Amino acid sequence: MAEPLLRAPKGTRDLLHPASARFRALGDVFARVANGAGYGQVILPMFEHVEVFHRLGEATDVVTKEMFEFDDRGGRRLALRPEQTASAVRAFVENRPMLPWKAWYAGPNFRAENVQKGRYRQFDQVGVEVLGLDDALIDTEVIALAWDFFRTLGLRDMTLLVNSLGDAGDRARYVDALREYFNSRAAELSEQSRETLARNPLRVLDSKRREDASVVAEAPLLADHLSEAAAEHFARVQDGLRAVGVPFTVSPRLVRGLDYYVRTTFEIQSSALDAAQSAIGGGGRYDGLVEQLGGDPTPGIGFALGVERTLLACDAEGAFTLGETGVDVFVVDTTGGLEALTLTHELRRAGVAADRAFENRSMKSQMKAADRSGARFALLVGTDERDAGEVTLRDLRSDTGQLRVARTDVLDAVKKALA
RNA sequence: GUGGCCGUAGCUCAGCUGGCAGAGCGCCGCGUUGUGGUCGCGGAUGUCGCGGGUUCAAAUCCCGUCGGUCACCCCA
Repeated sequence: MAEPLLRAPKGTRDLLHPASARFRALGDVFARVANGAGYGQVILPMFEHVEVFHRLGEATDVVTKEMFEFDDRGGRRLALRPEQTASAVRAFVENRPMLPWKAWYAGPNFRAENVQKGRYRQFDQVGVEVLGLDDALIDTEVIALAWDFFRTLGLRDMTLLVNSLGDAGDRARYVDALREYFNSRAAELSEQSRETLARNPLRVLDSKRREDASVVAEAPLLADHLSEAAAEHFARVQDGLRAVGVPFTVSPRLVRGLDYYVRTTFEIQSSALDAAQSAIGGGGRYDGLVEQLGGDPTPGIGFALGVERTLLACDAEGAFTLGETGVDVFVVDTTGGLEALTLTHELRRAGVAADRAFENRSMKSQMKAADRSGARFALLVGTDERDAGEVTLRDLRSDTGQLRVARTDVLDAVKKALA
């Protein structure tokens, strides 16, 4: 094969039709679900001042090694967004919308990491953010929204994991307890986990390495360090989930990688996915983030769903398949092409999706093109029709045959046939 | 950054104990000098990723390199 001179950069890919249509359709479904729940879209810049993302936590991988950074000509340090929560919060602080602010977003994010199945350097997320509500039942709403969206797509093979990291004080106390525990058994941990321990003891809980399993399994539980208020909040979230019929599993070791999470965290995994990356969505509370970005103390919660992974999960379950996406009418013209030109344009101007063949090919060839186009009807113009001032309307999707109509009645006939 | 596997037609891949570059699908044409979808017949398409080496001879063996993919870490 002649190697292409240029190819899409590592971790990026082209989506051609019909994959692109499916991608867009997923976004449309999400927009409908979110709009229908009272969320309004926020469209955010794809790059920000790096400081915006440093608030995600100086120790997180996303910030320390996965950001695409660059300087603009004015010497400002910028970064392609690795996620959109930080941008959304920045926009909230900057624009001061009315509370509560319920926003949804969709679009690409960028992380400079190595690729594997379900992980790309440019990847799309859809998500929501709610600023200004402390009510545990908004946690439930947000989680249920993600769940119901996946259900709407047709996904069934999913697991919802929920946990509470406690409030900021609980979290700090728990991290101390964890550090002490892991340090006491550091000799049993893998080398990588010992390094992680130095940076962030919480994330040692995430280790999937076999040699860490027993140490992790016996680690102190977050649940034992929750304040009364945090425990009550978490219980109410769970009551809410039961009330709306969203099945869940409490996962005491679900910590997630962004440092800003407090209290409720959750993750939705697809068990249909045969990849290492089975989390198709996740989110949680980030009550301190608005303040860190310069705003008044404001509670916040949200989620982000990975579009590529979701589509992968849909593939695995045979869900969210798209039907025919063809035009309504395909015009076949063996008299030179002028008739096809005028007919397609008349149809298009009347709102009928129409296409045609070029280069004056044989009728057989044009009919094959008509069939491939997915059109319901073919409009044929040969010398007979032209001389008679007529066209032939042929149904391509059933064997009801074809009929001749006067050239001047084409629009009416087509609209009637499509109705 | 590290490791496993893979690079052959537009796509999916066979060929790999060295000996004429193949199949299926797709595409084009014909059967039907005005009719697609089924069927039959015919046809076009290759820097065998790239560079070097071994050999009478390399898609096949060796070295290097680039790319892809999966995995670790972490995340959607």
